[in-house]
Amino acid sequence: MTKLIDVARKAGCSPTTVSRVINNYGYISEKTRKKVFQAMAELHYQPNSAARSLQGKKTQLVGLIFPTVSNPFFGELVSKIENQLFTAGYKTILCNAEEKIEKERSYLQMLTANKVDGIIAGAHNLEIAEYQETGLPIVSFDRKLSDNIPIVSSDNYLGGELATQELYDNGARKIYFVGTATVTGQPTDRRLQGYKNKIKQLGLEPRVQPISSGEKAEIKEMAIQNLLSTKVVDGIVASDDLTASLCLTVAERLSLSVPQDLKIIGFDGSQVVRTLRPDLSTIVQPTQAIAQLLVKLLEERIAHPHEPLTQDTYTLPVELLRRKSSSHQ
Amino acid sequence: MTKLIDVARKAGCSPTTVSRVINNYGYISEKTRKKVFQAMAELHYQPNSAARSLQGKKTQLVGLIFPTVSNPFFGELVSKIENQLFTAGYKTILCNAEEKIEKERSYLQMLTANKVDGIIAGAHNLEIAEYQETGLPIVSFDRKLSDNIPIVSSDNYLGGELATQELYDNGARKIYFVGTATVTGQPTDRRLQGYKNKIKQLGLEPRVQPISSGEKAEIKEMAIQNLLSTKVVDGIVASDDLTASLCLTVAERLSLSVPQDLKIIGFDGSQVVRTLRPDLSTIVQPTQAIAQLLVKLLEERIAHPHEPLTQDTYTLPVELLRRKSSSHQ
DNA sequence: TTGTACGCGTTATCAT
DNA sequence: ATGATAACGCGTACAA
Repeated sequence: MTKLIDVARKAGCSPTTVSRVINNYGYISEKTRKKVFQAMAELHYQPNSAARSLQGKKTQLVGLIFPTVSNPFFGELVSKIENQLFTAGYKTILCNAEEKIEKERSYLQMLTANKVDGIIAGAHNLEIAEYQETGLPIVSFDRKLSDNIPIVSSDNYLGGELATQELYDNGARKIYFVGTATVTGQPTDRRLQGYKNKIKQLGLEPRVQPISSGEKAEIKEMAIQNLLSTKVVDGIVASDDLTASLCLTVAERLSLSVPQDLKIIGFDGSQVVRTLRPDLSTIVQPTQAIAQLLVKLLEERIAHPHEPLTQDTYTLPVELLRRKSSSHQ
Repeated sequence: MTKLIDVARKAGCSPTTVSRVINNYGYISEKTRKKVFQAMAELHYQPNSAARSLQGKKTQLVGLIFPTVSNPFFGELVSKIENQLFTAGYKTILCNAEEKIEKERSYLQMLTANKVDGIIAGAHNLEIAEYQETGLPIVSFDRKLSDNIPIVSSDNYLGGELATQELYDNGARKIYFVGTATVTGQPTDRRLQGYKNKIKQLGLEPRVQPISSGEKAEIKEMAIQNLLSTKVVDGIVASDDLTASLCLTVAERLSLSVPQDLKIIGFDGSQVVRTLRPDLSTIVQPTQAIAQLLVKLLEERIAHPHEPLTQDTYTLPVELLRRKSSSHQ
């Protein structure tokens, strides 16, 4: 591998000068600058990033901790974050934390050891303290990590309200909330809170069918089938599109007509789901805006790691996508 | 950040000894080994990976170059590869190459500069030469990169045949191939070849409706709508599930009954698609097996970079998933 | 079994 | 405007 000193020799100057050219530092004559660039090009010189970061330079590496990119929403979000990071000159280290605490912890250590410049975290299991201990710039998606870590999330509360209102407006009265219903105080719970609040406003009774997100599709389907065959249900606010899709599938199996007998609305609105389930109404999260904001905030934290946060919560607007599954008839 | 010498001081020995303990190298007495581990634990010591790799050590970093994880198939595959890599002690650098040559090239340079231990490539645009120039261990998914780079792929040819046969067996005779139909000689083209061969065997006429994969869903839909409303079609072998799903959507819009009037089969069979389109028949790629094999082969290349390949093409079996969209009635 | 000393490729400091 | 030199943290011949 060609190195700094090779370039220096070729350009007829010292390594220091070459370094100066590369880093745009100090005074260099136009003439030598040209010569150095010339030499670098001819030798296909690539700076050794290990050596650079050993000098305290940034690594241009950012760690992404998310549940899994096999989920279409996270796939889309991660893909957009990666794009933003690339534009900003960063490479992305991907961690699918799954639900495994050990994996998440192990990754956090790796990321610390690898001297990433920062972390974008969207997973949901580790203790807050472990994130703080890293001392790294962190921004979080949909998750309270610590007081000095900014959170970006969609307006989940409003989303829950919108979804419920939509079903109500189209005639549903026995409206269930189906899906992840944790009680951790995390932003995602706010979908459920929005649902509950709206239900109350409407003078209806809240009905929640919790389904743990980690389960296999078959297990989830059974729980839904049980719900739909034993209770009177004419509306379902699902905690996410995948759950909503399972509801659609089960409804069809039970010969329940959607939207006549049962109206369903999901949450997330990724492009893939819109393509694969074009009839599904849903609350759309603005993945592009989320990605942009996460990266922008992280860049700020990296530039000024010790400044106090000007704002610690960023709530982005969601949008109701009306489709057949929630329509009047 | 605590370093080797801090551990050494705490353990009352030299840095060398600590290094030996860490790398399991040379002879160390059990007693000092204990003391060193003790000290490391107390200080929360994390080796500086920049310094290590500067000594020619491995970085335990692997680059993944794929089109985009927002595609459910690649999302699932990348997720599984990342898991395999993690188990093997590697971190994953993710590159969504999209269709952008410049991005792919830029990443390749970054990966080289960052001294990743190897690359798993599943993208489809760069020149072969650029991959060879890196001098890195590489394995490829579904793509011929170079003579000394092993290729892993599903049995796309058989998949194309199976799909066609399935439609035929259930009564279709005007069977179109719809979707990506490149002519690059890459393994993915073999789906089309399998289709063509089977069509010929069956004494039917091949009919291909090419749809470039980069287009937006709306554009693709229009092409499909045009096809279905101007031609007589009773069977569609789609190049992938997303395209198949668009066909289903358009068919419904045109009041064509599936599978009565039109039978459709897709390709890929990711879990997400199975959940969202449970009626869609498809050819399932064995993502878990692909991920395992890719990582295993890469590990071998990393361990023995200069050994000639014992085998350069690995074809994994696909499976036909029969669902309603291709059934007899 | 353990320690000393040098080098990995780059950048920062101090000269010139 | 440019160069010499020390340092970053770790691994490894070589010495003890």
